[in-house]
Amino acid sequence: MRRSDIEQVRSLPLFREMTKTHFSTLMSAALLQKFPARTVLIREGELPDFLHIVVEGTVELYSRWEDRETTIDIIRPVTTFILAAVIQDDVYLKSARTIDAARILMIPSEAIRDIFGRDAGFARAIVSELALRYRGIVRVLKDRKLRTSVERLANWILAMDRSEGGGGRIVLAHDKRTLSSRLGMTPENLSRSLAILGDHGVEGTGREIVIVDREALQRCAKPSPLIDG
Amino acid sequence: MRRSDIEQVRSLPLFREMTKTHFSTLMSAALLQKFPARTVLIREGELPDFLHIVVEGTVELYSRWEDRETTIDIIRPVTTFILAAVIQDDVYLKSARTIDAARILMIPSEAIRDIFGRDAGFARAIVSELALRYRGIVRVLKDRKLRTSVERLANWILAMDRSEGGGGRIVLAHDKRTLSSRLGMTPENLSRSLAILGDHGVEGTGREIVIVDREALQRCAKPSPLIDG
DNA sequence: ATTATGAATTGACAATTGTCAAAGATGATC
DNA sequence: GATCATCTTTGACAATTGTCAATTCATAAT
Repeated sequence: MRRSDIEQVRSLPLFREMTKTHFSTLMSAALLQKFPARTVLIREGELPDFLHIVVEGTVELYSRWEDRETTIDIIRPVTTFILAAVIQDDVYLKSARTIDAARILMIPSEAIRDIFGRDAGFARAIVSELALRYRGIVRVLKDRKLRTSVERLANWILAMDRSEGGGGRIVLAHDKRTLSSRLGMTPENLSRSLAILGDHGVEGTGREIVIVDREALQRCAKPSPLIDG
Repeated sequence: MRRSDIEQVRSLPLFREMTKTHFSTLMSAALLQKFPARTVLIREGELPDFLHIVVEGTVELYSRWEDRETTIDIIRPVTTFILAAVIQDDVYLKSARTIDAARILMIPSEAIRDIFGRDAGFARAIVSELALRYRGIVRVLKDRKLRTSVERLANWILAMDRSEGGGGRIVLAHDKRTLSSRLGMTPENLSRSLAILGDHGVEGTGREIVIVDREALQRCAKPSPLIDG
């Protein structure tokens, strides 16, 4: 594991507040693994062995029911995932798979739960993280229940642009199919929604989406800090 | 405040593990208030002053965007709500209002955050609670993204019945309108969905729903522990 | 450059869900 | 028990979203 990776993990809110010693304990118990694209890392319904952290690459969290499948989230470095299952020591509610080749840091659940009991800073950080995640999902649920698919896409573009620095140009890190599933629509309808946004200041070619008229897009998206952060 | 109320609050997972002293401190800082039906307790976007606990009555958590409104959750005694906002000391993402007359215990956010830093048992309990809530909302999101409205209703009936003891008879504690919003559909479609479930072992009159053929309903609902708990 | 593979788009259509208006049922009040 | 207000149901219709099939496009391998 590279020193810079360790530093990045250490700088995560989740690990920033804990003692050096405890952090080292976690890191020495951890495994860093490379996985090829499209590899299933976690299967919903199984019990958690590790807390996972995407160090490099992209990971999709998804779920199935009967013959349907939906993307819950798409995770980029450096981020932890499935913390709640580890804390609760209960089955995963989501599956996870790599989208492209990825390096994943895996910290044994037991070690997490152990240090959690002994490091107050870490405990606080876990609380913050869980609260933040909880609120994140509330936002997603509101987005889904209160907006049409075109509105969801419009707001996603604005949010994505903002998180990329607001340059007005987004490059997808993955399939449009995956994006459509994350946004809760079919690939066909994503296509059509993008076409509709052509009348509202959005241009797209391939994996690139450009905001050519932000005002117009905002009029259409009507973003809200209580949904879009 | 009645002694039995205090005992009920104390017996909540959130407060069970803390020291007697800290619990007393919280309780003496707390207010117990009665509210009439349809009273707004919390407005999304405002900063949290109190952790709320429904001691009696029913509370609806809901959210608005533009001219639309949706029910996020319906809360019965004895349950806390909006914990995540209190912990994060950040704006509410949901509003709350009473459905019928309710007694609400309100503990100052500051007191919660203070004791959280000094009582390890309480801190652990908060983590558990947050993780549990997080997972709860993941389930709701999966339900919404993976199922049609009839399927959501069918599974809601099964889940509700189970939480009421499995007697096969449910009495709604509120409007059908509120239920429809919680399930993510219009009142009209709830009516039609219930009518459809007539062919799948469900009978309803007024606020009463009876499962007359559980097998049939289960065939239609296809409940999953990873969504319905 | 050519082909082959999978992704994305488009069109036609179907299913689901929402809207509006009216009628019917329910429950509280006098 | 009659009346009023509200909730629920029903029907007709519209909008949204999904499905299937065909075509186009992009990309990577030969």
